[in-house]
Amino acid sequence: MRANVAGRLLQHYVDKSRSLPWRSPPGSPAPDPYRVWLSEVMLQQTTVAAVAPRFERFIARWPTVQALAAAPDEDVLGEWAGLGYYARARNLIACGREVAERGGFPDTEAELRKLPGVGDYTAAAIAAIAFGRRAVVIDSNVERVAARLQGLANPTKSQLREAVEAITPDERSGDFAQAMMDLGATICRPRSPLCADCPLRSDCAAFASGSPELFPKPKAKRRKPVRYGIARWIERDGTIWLVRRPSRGLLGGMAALPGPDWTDEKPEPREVLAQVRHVFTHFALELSIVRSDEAPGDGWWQPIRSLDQAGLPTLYRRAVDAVLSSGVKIAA
DNA sequence: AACACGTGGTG
DNA sequence: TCACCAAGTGT
Repeated sequence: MRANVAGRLLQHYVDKSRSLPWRSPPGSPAPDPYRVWLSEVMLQQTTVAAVAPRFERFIARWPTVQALAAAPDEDVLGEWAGLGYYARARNLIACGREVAERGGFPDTEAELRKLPGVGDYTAAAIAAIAFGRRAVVIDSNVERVAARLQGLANPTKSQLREAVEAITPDERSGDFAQAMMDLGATICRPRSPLCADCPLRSDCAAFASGSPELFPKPKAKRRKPVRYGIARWIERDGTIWLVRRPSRGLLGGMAALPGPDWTDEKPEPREVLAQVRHVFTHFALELSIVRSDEAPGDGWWQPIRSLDQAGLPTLYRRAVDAVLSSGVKIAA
């Protein structure tokens, strides 16, 4: 019985609730839209464990969207450093200012969807969780759960949408969405699903097939090429020269060590202070850090002792760590 | 419709 | 070591 699926799922979620640490339990009054928006954006392609402490820092520093909107770009980007997918932080800044300007968050999915950095998933999640609207919330967990319930190995977006729509309740669709995502994260996992613990297994075609992990079929992966880069260590009086990367593209807007564009060809061997290998989404980078006294352009002298406050993304934080722990003499 | 876009945890 | 993958969005 389809009508029962949502009820059983919600009951399971209430009993074994694993909701986000900062979110009130299922059935509570609707949470602050600002907090829902901020955490949902942070959670895009990012684990709960990684988000939790960063979310708390953001909220402590900027308790309202008005406070966030008033913050300088570099403060927000610096607070985001290490979280990855930095376009999210750039969109967060733009979105926060737009929302503060208009006096608050819109309360419908269609209006939320127009905000920068708010796509189909996030708009539906905010509408359902923060505003109690019925919305069909679809993330990769929900897709997997739906594909398995229906036994679809190669589902289309519209098949998935229809499947989720059919079981989304009119009331508490926000709790329902969180229950679906929670189920996907803890029981209906991509690999080795724990069907024995699943409240929906009696309705599940994939379980009935005996090989639930084959639904949906995993996508083919592409090889990662290696690229090469040089970063300059320009040191003076216990400081090093940092720059801000161009505001678009990879690590856009983030603080960085200066250096030329990265290349596909391995550079000629030279004396390096340190080397780091860093894996991005679609390529791996081998970055060599070389000492330099080149006359700097735009940038600033960052005290070596306070490098951790520079808001460096992980690539450059690792590069700096590699130099500082290399034993090379640094006048810090 | 593909592809760009980060990072850390896990097996 | 390494592949997989995470409460996706923008172009």
